[in-house]
Amino acid sequence: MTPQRKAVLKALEGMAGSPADTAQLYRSAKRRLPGIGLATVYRTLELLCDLGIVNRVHLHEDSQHYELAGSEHRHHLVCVSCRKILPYRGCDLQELTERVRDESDFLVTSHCLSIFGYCGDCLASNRT
Amino acid sequence: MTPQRKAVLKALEGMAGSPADTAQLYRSAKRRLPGIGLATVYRTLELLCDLGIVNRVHLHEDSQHYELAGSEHRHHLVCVSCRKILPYRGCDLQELTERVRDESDFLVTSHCLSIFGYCGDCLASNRT
DNA sequence: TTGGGTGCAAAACATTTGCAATCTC
DNA sequence: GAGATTGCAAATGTTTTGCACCCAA
Repeated sequence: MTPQRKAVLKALEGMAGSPADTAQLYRSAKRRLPGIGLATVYRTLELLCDLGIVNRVHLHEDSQHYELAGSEHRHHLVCVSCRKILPYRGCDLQELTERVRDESDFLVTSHCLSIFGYCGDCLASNRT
Repeated sequence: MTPQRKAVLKALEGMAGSPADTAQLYRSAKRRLPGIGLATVYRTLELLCDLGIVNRVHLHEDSQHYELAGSEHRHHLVCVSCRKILPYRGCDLQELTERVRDESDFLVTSHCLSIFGYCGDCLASNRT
């Protein structure tokens, strides 16, 4: 555990549970440790993913997003208007795994669900 | 409708319903129309997506995948061992939209589900 | 001293864009 | 002939890699 890795972890913790991309995490880590290099941030994120401490979140944007791995299985609601990212917990992993096993000859190990649409704020401001 | 666009469409049709990435489609289109440029393939795919003729498929690999838009809403089972891609139809879009609306203040317009695991072939060959 | 970790710069990708030439209607 | 479309090359943006250097055990 080096100062660089601590800085990246702190950066992830500072994201208030929202997934952040590498540019955001690099900026945040640099604030804590000005000398840190971008390559180190990438290397650290990969390491943390391998260790299961961090999850890669696929939001279908140009760059990868990451978040601290919580105990809870969850996905994200992505607002196509303001780009806000909201957590979504209503996904039953067990049910999906069983359904796929029943319908196909396939053993599910993981899955990724991203939901796009309009968040409450954007819907409200659009009405006015 | 130019020869280039026809070549890209033919390439998509030749993929037997499986999503293909831009490199594959470029190679396939080039076989039909050797002079075609990579940029044209990208431009054509974007056009076809806008027209709703083609769907972008997010498989979380390094490059984007595309497939002809069928009438049916579907997702994909991605084998992490042999990279085979199988269609998966057991996703109830309506139910998901309603569930999210009930649980959060969010209007769903689209979503993307990718399921990772081991296909039947790989499971079988692993047993031997 | 030895191996892992780092910063930097360069490389490696996928994708987009500027632009002159070329088709299409 | 006007306007859209193309191929090429260059630019872009993200991520990875090569490598010399540094640090801690």
